[in-house]
Amino acid sequence: MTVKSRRSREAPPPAADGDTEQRILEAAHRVFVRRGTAGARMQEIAAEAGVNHALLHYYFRSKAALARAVFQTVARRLLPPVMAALGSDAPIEEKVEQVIHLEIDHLSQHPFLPAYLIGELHHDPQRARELATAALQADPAQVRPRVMATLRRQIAEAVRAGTMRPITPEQFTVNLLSLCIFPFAARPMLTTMLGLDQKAYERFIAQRRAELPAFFLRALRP
Amino acid sequence: MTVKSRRSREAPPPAADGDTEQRILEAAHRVFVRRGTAGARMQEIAAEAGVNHALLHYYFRSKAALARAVFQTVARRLLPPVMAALGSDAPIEEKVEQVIHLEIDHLSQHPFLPAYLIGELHHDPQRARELATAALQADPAQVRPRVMATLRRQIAEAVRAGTMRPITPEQFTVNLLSLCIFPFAARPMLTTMLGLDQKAYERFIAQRRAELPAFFLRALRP
DNA sequence: GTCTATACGCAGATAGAC
DNA sequence: GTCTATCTGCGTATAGAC
Repeated sequence: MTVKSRRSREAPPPAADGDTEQRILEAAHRVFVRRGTAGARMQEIAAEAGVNHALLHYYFRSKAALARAVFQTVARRLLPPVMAALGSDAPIEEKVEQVIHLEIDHLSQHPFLPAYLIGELHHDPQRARELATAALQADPAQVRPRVMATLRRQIAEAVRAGTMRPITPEQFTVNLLSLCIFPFAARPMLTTMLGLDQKAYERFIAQRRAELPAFFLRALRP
Repeated sequence: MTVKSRRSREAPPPAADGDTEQRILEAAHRVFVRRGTAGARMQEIAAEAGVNHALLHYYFRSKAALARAVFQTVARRLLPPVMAALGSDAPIEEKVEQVIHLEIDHLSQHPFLPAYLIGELHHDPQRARELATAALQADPAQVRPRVMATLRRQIAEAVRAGTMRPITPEQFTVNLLSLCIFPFAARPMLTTMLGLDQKAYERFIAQRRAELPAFFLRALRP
């Protein structure tokens, strides 16, 4: 955290209705995700948090700092679990199902995070660096190589055993994440193109959760 | 087009260096795609077009109108070709390869469009309606059902022939588009997570273009 | 810590000369 | 058609009272 909360240096708050700083952060989360950093307004965040907008600057120095805090929170919640699941020592066939269910369940609860992340990363290259520190929070540049090495080894073993075609761990990972994340990131586009209403979209995702593991594993077969 | 250019009602332009309206539109395209509608500045567009920023309001009424024009252009360039390819009468195995190559080649030349589209659609629900009119420009609500019906029929035939597993045309389409588009939309995220520089990313995409058709077709096998 | 009031700059938009 | 000059409102940020 580059932006240190001032409250943490002071006496405990009047203990009204939940930590004010936390309320601001949660409201900021909702507004930034909804509008994007450029489209968000500090006033809207203040209103959503039920506090005066001057307080946003008291707890966080600026809009940019608040946006950074929100982005980091989102990145930290989204990436490490996937990296952990991808890098686990479970058999690769099981891992595929685990990752798919983990991702789809997680994104079903936070359906707007992928589009928010993609938009932020696209419009502000600086965010990529912040993403790296969030994703690799354990030890900065060792998580990723370890995960890739594990996948590479598991794939090589399966290939030797004749149960899988050769594929690089990078293509493997991107294929898996594409199939899980894109339907959420591009939801408005897909529902328009396919003519799905909300209920139909939810059924579509449920069906996907059930079918995707077998679909993906078939694609890996020799 | 809701916003009619004023130039079209007047005498031909002084014929300087390419139609001014066109120069503005192209500059706007670059800036809106780069910054997003909310983050874009009319001044930056004017500078990029090499014209006075008052001219933007002369040719297009407002920033919102200009943003709409750009979005429509992008949507029209991106969606109809895919829908056409998906709905063609080519055998479905060939069609898979055609769509993949069409998409990856197209997106290689316009790598930032998916992230732009996803961001716009996410932050402004109104865009979904404009997308519909762009995607289904031929005859408003008949393209999509025809495409889906064609796919459904072809899949059913292949299933009867024993060369394919059952899959809904919706899941089929989303799987295909996910694998093609997501690597471009989430490029900054993926390059960070996988540790790819620009050259490595380009090799990654080239490899993908070659391997994806077989990968996808294997997933469809019984 | 939280409020009110206000400063300040910026961006969208228009008026009007050329 | 294209420019300069200007208006206006909004959004971030701060000052200062409580």
